[in-house]
Amino acid sequence: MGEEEFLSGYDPSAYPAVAVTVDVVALTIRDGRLCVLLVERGEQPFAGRRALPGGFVKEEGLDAAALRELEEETGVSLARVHLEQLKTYGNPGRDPRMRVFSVAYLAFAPSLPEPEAGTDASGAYWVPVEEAAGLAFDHDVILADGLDRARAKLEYTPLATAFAGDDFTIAELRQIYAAVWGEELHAGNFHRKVLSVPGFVESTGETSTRGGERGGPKPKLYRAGDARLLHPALLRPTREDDVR
Amino acid sequence: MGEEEFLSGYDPSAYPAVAVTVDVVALTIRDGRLCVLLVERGEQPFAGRRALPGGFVKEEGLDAAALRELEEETGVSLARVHLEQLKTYGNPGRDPRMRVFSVAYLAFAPSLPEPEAGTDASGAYWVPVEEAAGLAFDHDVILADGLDRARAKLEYTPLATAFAGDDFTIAELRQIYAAVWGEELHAGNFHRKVLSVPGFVESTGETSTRGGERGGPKPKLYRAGDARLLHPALLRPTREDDVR
DNA sequence: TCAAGAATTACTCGAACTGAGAACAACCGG
DNA sequence: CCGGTTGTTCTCAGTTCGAGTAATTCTTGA
Repeated sequence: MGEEEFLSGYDPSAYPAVAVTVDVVALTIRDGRLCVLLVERGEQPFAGRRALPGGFVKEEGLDAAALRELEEETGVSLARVHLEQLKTYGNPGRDPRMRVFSVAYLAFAPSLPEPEAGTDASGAYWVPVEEAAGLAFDHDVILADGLDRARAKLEYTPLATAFAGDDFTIAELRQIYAAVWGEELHAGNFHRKVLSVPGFVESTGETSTRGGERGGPKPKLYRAGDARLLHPALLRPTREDDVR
Repeated sequence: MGEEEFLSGYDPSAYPAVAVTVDVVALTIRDGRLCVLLVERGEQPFAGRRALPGGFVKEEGLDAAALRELEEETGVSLARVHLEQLKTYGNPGRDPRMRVFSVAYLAFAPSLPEPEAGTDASGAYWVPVEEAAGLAFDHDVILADGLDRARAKLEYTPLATAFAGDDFTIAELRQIYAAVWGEELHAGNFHRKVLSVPGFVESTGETSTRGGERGGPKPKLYRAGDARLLHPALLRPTREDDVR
């Protein structure tokens, strides 16, 4: 609260102008690699540098603004995209022109076609996250925070299914985890765990027509279940270092 | 990104005025109950209603603004307070006067004295969370989101130590968990788990002078360890319902 | 066409962890 | 002194976990 200051005769011009934008960390899996959607900036500052897609919040809610920006940049209607608020960045000086508060969003989508240049982006494309450094503004930090969040959420939510299509195999799901976490997983144990978590996936009863890519039997197909939290969670192999 | 719109001759008066505030969900434990800090609004709108403490973001970072507001409301210098960003709320119409984006923060503090009325609050006091309903603006939603976050974070972070003093007993820690989660915990199992998680607590070697409140031996004292994540986590008793 | 390699799926096994309960000693109040 | 409460440590059975093995099916390349 504390909007009392505005209450008794707030004069907009008495305060320095501020702006609110949304920036989106949009993630997908392409060719087994975790990729983020970037745009090329056409103007100063940071002209020619890559940045996260985003833009000004209009007369709409924050979620709606993020979804709109994402659709404008990708040129795709994103019916099944998962979108959640990440964090807000508002350090003075993060934009050299004026005080800009940026509400960052995190988006997960199944593999999408190479995006068209949208209305307000000179170009947009998917970049493997390891190659996404040197972004404009403080977008390196925002991307890092988004990756942290995404990796953590895979553990205790069925978020990985948002990266998959309507139907998927357990192996495809495992490859999503491997791509996001950057490490291989034990196939047998993964299989057992996924099927043992109630509501994570449910069988479609069908079998994939395409056999394994390089051999192996035709796997069974599953679709996302109705769970919103995974009990028990799928824990990453323990990493001693990020504990302290 | 997407601040391109402002780049080429941004005129502040061409856009409707927007404001950015911080609101703080400050939690503490008083007499074994989880309490939130509220202020009484003195002016319209929502005059006389209770609200979360907060205020306008000045020429400072968001974290600094939240800390400043909290200190102004409580009149206490909060050296050991834990403060983290919660979420940003920006629905049009959430403030009837103008477009206000509120960056909500979550704060955890050891039991504090009853706060003094601060500079911009007509009155501030701790209220048990079950009795904190009917707040101004959308603060009921913000409080609910903050409680969800706090309850979840107790599971996998050593956050509970932020509610305790410098030295504490295992039983005091257990009562913190019980107050936040709203359910009793098995004393023996809790004891075993806390001591088995590396870096959660470390022994001071000393023993509490005060014996148990209503009997029992003098418990040993501990202080917070250096872990930032709990491995393994302290899971709540499973609740079937919030899984789906 | 056939052998080699790879992938899905289902097991096994010991280690680790969990929840529930019991045991015991220390301490309070009356 | 005595009953009740609390901190702390154990026990025990059920569950989960990581790692490995094995059967089966399919692709690839000789």
